[in-house]
Amino acid sequence: MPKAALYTLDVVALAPLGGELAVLLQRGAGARRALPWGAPRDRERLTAGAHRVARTALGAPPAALEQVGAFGDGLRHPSGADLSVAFAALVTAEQAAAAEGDWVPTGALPALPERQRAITAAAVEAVRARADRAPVAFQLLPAAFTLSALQETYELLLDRRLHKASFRRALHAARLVQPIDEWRSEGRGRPAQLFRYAPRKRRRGQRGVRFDVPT
Amino acid sequence: MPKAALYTLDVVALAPLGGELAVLLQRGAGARRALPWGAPRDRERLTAGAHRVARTALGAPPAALEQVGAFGDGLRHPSGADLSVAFAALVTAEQAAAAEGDWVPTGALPALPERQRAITAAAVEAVRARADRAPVAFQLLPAAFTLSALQETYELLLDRRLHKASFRRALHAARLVQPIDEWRSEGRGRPAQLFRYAPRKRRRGQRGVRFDVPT
DNA sequence: TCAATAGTGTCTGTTAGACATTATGGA
DNA sequence: TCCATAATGTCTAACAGACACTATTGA
Repeated sequence: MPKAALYTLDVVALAPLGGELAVLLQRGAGARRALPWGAPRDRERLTAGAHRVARTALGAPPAALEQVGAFGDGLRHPSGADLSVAFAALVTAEQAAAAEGDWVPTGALPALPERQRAITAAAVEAVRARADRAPVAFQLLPAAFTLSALQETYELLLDRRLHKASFRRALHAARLVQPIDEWRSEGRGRPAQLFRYAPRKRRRGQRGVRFDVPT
Repeated sequence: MPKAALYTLDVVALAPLGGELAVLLQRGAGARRALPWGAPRDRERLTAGAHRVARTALGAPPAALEQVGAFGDGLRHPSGADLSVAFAALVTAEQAAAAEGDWVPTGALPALPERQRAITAAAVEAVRARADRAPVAFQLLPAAFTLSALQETYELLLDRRLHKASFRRALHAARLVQPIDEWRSEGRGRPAQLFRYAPRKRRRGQRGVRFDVPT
């Protein structure tokens, strides 16, 4: 008799699609949809297992993979295991097309197994919280991108509108991107220059404290 | 024969002591010191188990307990289990005295089991990262505190000096604290008014984007 | 009295956001 | 040509940090 799995590895794959963050869902048992998940293999390491599950679901390695945490607390999971370790996988819109399953906007999620609902919420929250301190936005974009696309990605992650001139000023000051000698025309209007992610100097001197405590 | 533990619950208890963040270490096997940890009980939930381990180590419930993540990846752990779920427990200096074990400054940690070293670093990092978006500082302080003590706590968490007048201005604007009708004299100098944590209105209108990406 | 800490008012340089303007392509 | 988008300069209000000053206690 095979040993029951100790825990599962659950992957919340996120991609910027249609101006929203979308999650990859697969068909689970019955008609119900579920996050991609799998059991760790014997002696397989945590991160390695998560990469494997993500790669299988996406058809290619994600641009980034970060652990969200362990989930259990009695919430139901399709596996029956009482522990799941959740990972957020970041995927570009281009890569998203290659995945098997449906990309569903985070704002319009269908019914999921209890634990996976909690996992999804936590993953989205974790990614959003890291947006301003890790290059999350760049991992949701192809190597070459316009500044408008970058700003839209930040707006999607931070869930608020940003001011164009201010955004570019701050971006310039942070020395995060470099222009490449290429332009892209999207329908009408002046073509936009393409940029690539190329962080240069550590930005010292964070000014002030921002108390941002939920009441 | 007892079933081997699936995973362990490891607790990184943090307290502000001597102007530094200190971690609670206990005597492990041999002379080696280790984080408090335990195995989950049968059918015990994740958070409940972590609370139990923390309470046992501290002699009282911590002011806050948050999950840091799951750790494994082949790093050694005293239990032999290949997975540990880590929690950060926040404790006031007063509560810290009641704990069994040594409080060691995070800057001067002794040799720990590999996995626990990774867990400790991640827990400290997680708590620091949340300092400006969750009331972490208040959970390291007693219910009534001086603004100087609050500022010192923030400085300890953010690991940088803050400007007194600016700190108080921002604190006032955030409406996080309320003065109570009590003063405390610490040695010489004018006695400081005591305050309590009493967040009132959601602080809307986060200005700007702060790109803070490690190069 | 001096020393030490609390608490606050004012000034100044920096920066975010508003607004306007130019640039450059497609329809 | 008109319209849409890119990109940037200028102005202003908000804010962080410096500094100075008063307040209030213990030594």
